[in-house]
Amino acid sequence: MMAAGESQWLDEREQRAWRGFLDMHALVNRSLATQLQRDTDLSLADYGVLVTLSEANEGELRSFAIADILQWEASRLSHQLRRMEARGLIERRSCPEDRRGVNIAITEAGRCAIAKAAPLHVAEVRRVFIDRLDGAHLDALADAAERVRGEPGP
Amino acid sequence: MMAAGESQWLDEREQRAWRGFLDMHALVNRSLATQLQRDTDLSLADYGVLVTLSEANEGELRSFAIADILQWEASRLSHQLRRMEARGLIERRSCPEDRRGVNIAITEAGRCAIAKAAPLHVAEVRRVFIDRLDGAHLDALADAAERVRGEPGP
DNA sequence: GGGCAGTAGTTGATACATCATGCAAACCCT
DNA sequence: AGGGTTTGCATGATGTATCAACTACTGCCC
Repeated sequence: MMAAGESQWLDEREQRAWRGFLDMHALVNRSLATQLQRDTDLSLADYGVLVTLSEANEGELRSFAIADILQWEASRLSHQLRRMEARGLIERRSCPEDRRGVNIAITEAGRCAIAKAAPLHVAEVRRVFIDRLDGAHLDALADAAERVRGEPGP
Repeated sequence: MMAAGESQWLDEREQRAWRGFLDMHALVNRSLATQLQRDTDLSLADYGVLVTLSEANEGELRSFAIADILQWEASRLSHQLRRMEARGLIERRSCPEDRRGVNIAITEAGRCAIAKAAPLHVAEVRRVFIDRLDGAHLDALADAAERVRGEPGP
């Protein structure tokens, strides 16, 4: 037995929203990953890093700056960069201002890969997500995201 | 240059919805995983399998049935079940009806773990997601999910 | 300028996800 | 009944994510 107003599980409406949200993300994410892997040779993680770098000045950023933008942990980024460097997509350069740091630079191969991948990726985002929703959905989603991201709970 | 109506990238509104959706999921997912790991000894994957099993008749299901419900690949499930069996959360039983198959049964330890985890998990779902949204958001999300999950594009 | 807390980044261990492949039982077809 | 196909699941390799521990340098305070 429980007091009115609190509830142990989710009601019908909440359940639909919650499960729907999870399923939607799983499906969309899977579609995007599959498309990238099929049409290019990048993972979603690779894609995120390359986009971030290619939008930066000179295609070069400090490691922690990438982590901030992508909201990744330093460790995750470091592992990812190691693999990407091994594939020639980025390179590490020494950082004169702070000798602990590294500058991460996109390579020519990296620019080429992202230039080829971006339009296909965006098209897939439209196909599986944007094009299936109307303006009201988009705004509701953006608004919901803002609230969820808002100040942490008490 | 591009024709009217098509666009190479996302406009402001689309961008907000899309980035918001991704960020929201990343944040929520992270919160839930952290909470589970802190308060119990289960991952989200463990949790999903155990909930599925505990809702089944006799706490026992064929492997492919679990994969269907969770929308997982057979291989992913097999690996997951191996780890869970090693920890005593589930057990594999031979399947009389089809000797290729296995029945997956939740163990006493598994029932205990999920009974302890579920209320905490649901509370966290409320805290980081449900409670931050109003009814209109929930319905919009459920509706959006339904559309996205709808018949695959042409 | 010596000590030391904090910061930038790396590494190794472990868990998780995906792919390609393998194998045995079941099914189907004639 | 025999031979090919499909199904149910397992395995190994690789890529990815997280945590804890580590190194190296910075900045600060005295």
